[in-house]
Amino acid sequence: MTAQAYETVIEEIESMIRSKRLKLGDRLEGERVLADRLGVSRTSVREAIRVLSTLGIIRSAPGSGPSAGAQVIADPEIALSASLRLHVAVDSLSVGDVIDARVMLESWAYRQLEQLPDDVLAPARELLDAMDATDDPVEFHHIDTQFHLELVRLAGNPLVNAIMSSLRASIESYVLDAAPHLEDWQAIAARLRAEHRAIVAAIGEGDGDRTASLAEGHILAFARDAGLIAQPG
Amino acid sequence: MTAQAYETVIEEIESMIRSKRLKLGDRLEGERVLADRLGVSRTSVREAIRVLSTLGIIRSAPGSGPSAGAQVIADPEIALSASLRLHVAVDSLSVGDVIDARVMLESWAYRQLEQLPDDVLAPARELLDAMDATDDPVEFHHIDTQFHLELVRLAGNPLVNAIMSSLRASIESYVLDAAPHLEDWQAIAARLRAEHRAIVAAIGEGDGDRTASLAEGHILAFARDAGLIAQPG
DNA sequence: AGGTATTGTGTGGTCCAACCACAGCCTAGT
DNA sequence: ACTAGGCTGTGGTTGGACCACACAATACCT
Repeated sequence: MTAQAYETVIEEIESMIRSKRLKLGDRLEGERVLADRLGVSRTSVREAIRVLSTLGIIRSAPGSGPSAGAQVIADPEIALSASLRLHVAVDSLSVGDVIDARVMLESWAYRQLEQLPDDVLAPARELLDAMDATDDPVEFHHIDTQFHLELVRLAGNPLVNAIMSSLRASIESYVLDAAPHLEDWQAIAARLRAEHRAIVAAIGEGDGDRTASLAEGHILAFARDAGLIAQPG
Repeated sequence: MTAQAYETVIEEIESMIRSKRLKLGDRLEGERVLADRLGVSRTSVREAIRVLSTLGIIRSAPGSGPSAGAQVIADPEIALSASLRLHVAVDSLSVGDVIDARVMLESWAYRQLEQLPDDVLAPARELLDAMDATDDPVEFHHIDTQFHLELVRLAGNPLVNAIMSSLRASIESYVLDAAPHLEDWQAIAARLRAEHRAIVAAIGEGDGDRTASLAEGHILAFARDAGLIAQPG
């Protein structure tokens, strides 16, 4: 079984990255040059670049000048989001699995926190105020997402951030579909706002365990309200 | 900004999946037919299929008969593994980040376990015996990987399984590179074997917290020995 | 009639040669 | 000195050709 042509191109590029001949921000050779050098067609080179592009490793743009060409980037979320979204769509992963994983990530993140400088919570508090200021469920949800991402970011693990972001993105459409069917949005929004403030307060007190516990209840309760997971019992 | 041709193909296929016109195991139309139907070139269709293939959604094979053609599959690991591996290579993610995430996953998985039927630990115990039977660090590591995956699998969350598997795969080359440089492999292997058995025993007792704690120490200690993360203090 | 080569057919895999759209650069003309 | 136009090289797209493959149907020989 000979490797497929586009695979040899990927291997070459990956090899250049591992050996540091290619670093973040560098530009690749042109597609035609690379094809010629590796003895494959431009089509195969393009397939390889397309793959690396969906993996968040390369970004390519037409035109000329500094912004053009294929460039090495580093966006781990691209592949994670796309993959999770599609696998939820084919029912290979369930929304419940994703929510459980999200609870795991957030609980972990909050337990990592300790003695933070006070001002690091300022962005989160601004998002709290923004959530107070809106009555639109969709806008509320978007700010809610930013809020949770902001808190997880405090743990400082970029991989966890990327996974967290991808998890939310993969089930966003399900959450938004469920929103209009909620019984009493005003009441639910009020509860979510209160829970958010309690979580921020717990972080401010440096109580990681309590924060994690609050977050778990907060996430699971809304998921039940939205019909995304079964009622307990 | 019009969507690129291959993106419209992906959207069409994703739409077919969401509307259940395409389910797991189904075969796609031929590339030529799909290209004609969507009014794009076969090249663009192929790029789309290649992307979905790296996302673990589609598998395609040449030839004829039941095994040929493009088929909807569900392998979440493909994209996760490839993406993580490359992002570690470009230093957009560090080995330490990956190890921390792995500790998070395993700790969570073990805390989920409760009152298991006794025989579910049989496969894990067999892997323990297999690890006893080898002196080769590389083979040991492979069985070690299977062992940890087997334990995490008991938690029953396929998404967590996929992430766990991908995390290990993404740093495997670093672990294997470090193996020959270990001071005293025999002593380390003996300690790993003992720790493994302690973990299995703790699971058998239904003590999730203790299992998680043992696993965390086990993982971090070896990572330090292998020079993958800094010494404490 | 049974088994065995052979051909046929449709699949994905690869390649080529052209052309398009784009964006910066450079030059000619004012 | 400035502006408008063309130049050049980038990725994006297309059509058509051919290959390797794997199965299915057929023809063939025994």
